[in-house]
Amino acid sequence: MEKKYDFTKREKKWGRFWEKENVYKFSPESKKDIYSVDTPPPTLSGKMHIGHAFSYTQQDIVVRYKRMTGKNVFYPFGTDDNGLPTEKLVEKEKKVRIFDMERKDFIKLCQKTVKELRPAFIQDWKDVGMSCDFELEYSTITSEIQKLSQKYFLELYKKKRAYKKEGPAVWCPVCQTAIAQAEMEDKEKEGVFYDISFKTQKGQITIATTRPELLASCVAIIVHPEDKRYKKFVKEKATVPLFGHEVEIIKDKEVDKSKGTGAVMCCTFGDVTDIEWFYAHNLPLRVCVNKDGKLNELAKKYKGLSIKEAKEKIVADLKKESFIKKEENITQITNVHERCSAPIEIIPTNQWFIKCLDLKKELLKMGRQLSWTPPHFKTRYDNWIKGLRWDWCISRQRYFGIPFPIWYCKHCNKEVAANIKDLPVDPFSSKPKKKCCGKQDFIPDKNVLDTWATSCLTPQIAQNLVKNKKVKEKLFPMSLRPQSHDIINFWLFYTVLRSNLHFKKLPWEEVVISGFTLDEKGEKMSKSKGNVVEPKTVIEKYGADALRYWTASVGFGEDIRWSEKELQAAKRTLTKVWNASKFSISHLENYKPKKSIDKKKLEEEDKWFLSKFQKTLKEYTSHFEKHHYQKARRVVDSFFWNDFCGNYIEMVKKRLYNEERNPEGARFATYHCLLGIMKLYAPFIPFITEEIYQGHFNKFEKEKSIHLTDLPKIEKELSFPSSMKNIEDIIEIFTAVRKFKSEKGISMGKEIEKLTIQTENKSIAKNTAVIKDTLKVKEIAFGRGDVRISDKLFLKIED
RNA sequence: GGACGGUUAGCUCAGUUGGCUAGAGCAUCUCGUUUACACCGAGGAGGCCGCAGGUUCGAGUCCUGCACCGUCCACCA
Repeated sequence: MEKKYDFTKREKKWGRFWEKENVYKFSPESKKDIYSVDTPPPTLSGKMHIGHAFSYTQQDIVVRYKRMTGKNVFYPFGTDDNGLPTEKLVEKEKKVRIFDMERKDFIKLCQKTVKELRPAFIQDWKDVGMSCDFELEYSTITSEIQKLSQKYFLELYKKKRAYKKEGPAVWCPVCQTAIAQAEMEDKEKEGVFYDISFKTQKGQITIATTRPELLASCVAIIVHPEDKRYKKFVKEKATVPLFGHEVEIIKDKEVDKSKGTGAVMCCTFGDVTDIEWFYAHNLPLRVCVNKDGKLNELAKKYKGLSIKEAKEKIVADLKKESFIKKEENITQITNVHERCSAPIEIIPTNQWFIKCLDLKKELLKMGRQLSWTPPHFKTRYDNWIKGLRWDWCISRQRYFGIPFPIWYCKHCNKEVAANIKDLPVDPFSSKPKKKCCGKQDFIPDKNVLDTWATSCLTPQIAQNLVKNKKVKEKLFPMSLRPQSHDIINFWLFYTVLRSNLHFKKLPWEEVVISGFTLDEKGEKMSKSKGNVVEPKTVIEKYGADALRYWTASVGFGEDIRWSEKELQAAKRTLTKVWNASKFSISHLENYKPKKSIDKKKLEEEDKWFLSKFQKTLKEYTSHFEKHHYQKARRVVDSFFWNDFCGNYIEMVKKRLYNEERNPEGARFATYHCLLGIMKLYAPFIPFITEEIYQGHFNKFEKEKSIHLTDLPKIEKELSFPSSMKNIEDIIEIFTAVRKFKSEKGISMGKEIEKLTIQTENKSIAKNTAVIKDTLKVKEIAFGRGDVRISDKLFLKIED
């Protein structure tokens, strides 16, 4: 074994080895229990983010553990590369703008870009040591998946679960598409709160608004029913300044009397409450904002202006005519689109929805049946469902996505759906087989499906990667869904919803939720803040194993803080693993491992060490079974560093060098436990453990990779409780003597003339050899000690 | 406004069903190098366990209230 471990070279080597040897390949013919993982398909972007490295490593650790407990692991890998996020990526990468291009050209460019970027992007996942079967691979824009997604859409369409409706929808004027409730985000903005007076028969009424540009859309003024100031105005008509149309003054208890002037104008549509009032009071529709965010003819002379320009002009004109009574600068919170940060508008459009509000009870029940790690994230799921107000809007007015397999008859406007056997279908380039109104004149549905409407089908997509029917059936429901908490409201919720609608089943047995990566200051890492650390840089500097080791220091659901120091510590552990293995193996070269050993050949320290390993194994397993991998890692750390390196090696060194006192027993315990430690570490640091396994152990073990071996089994015959106690008492003596040396400034290597031990534990007298070896003591005696170590132990040390 | 999580050594965090004289790693200080490892070893110093009450023989751990930090949801006229 080389003196220094060159992680860059070795990690590349083993990465290639795993791929070439198909180490992580799913075997449909295997008789083992299947453990199936609904791997999150990352949204295709230039490169992997550190948050990805963090959360994917955590799930990979769990999966690797499962593999080593004898499960037949089904762990596919896909990328999500259609829809808005991909369009945004292409616009940025290729420096184009979607609305400047023809639909088909833009789609072509998207396809080309995806093809270019995808391999390098996936490589990042391989480099971090993911143990997916990369041959079980999918991309959410392929025709196969289009077919699958369209098929499930049609299923809902036929059940009338998917429906098209004209109505106010949340709209992003920059992306020019409808978006779903979950895609909105809060953002603080500076704004101005204007008091604007309206004329009525009974005098002036003053409303407060931050959006004077929507005056043209004003359809009512609303006051609180118990507001004395405005009682006399109720049911009166008010004239809208600048635009002159009349609106009614009505009452509604949703109005906050203390806000602004206590009177509010209702526009179609300024915000979400306007929608409620619009329906509740049966108000007329007056839409003055177009889909591109510009005002229309209803805005009269302001037509064609953007919202921002219109606001300036309208405010100026209102001031000129003294309609503005007061203005106040405020910081307000506005809803913006999470993908582009543009303030959203509410515009009535024709959109496709999936009806889900009637399923709240069932969905809550499914949440209860699912096993959550950590458990408290279930509450977030519950809260989201309880707070749902709209059906899921699944249509987007974009180009690069999965089209709706729907046409409309040019003559009667009737919807015509594609046949399932003809899928996938692009309604732009094909036509329905049947006729309508005696002709085949159709126009395509121009919408594409929301990306989530496809990505929430990952269990079905994954299942479809396997051809064997029997095996396929075993893959659903899946065992595990790993994901981060920020998309509980999207991906997790939608997957449960679809699974309910199509199969009436939970999609998985359990879900594990990972947290975020924070920078040194504890702030969330994000591209916009510019505080991101790139996994590639970390891997180059410290190696993937170190990165993984670090990510395993916190558990599921917990955020992790970036710290260079922690990475250095991780690397130190890896060096220690390397050095300890190298040393141990150098003494095992001529040793042929045995399954069992004659107990007479075991010294007390061997028995202690083997017992301690049994204990470690037990704790490790129990932590992992609860998905507490971070605790499992700590258990191994402690066993490896303290018991193995700190004590055991020191105790048996002399035996190994000089072939005395049952060297056979020391070799047995060393081989057994070192291989054991490597296995226990393997899920965390797969590269270096593989290197060490291949450097020695594979000569005797039958599996071609450590990752295909089973974890050691608990063996009662290797547990010796009395030896545990005896060596622990002896270690107490070690500590005391080391302290004595340290205080006197004596080097640890210097010999001690005589050590007198006063103890109640009579077994220690039988094990003086190990004390002599470890502490370099010439003579050991039993009698009165003059230094009190504890109630039961006194020592006399003569140097 | 509602919900969830957090608050323990200078920093990052462990602390199972109440038994703690509160631990680990990093940082710091002292001492020690040549048959694994200075990317090392040994040892020391360092804590009103967020605050205030309560239950108990006994509270870091259980209960109540509060404060601060983080996250999600709602409000956002």
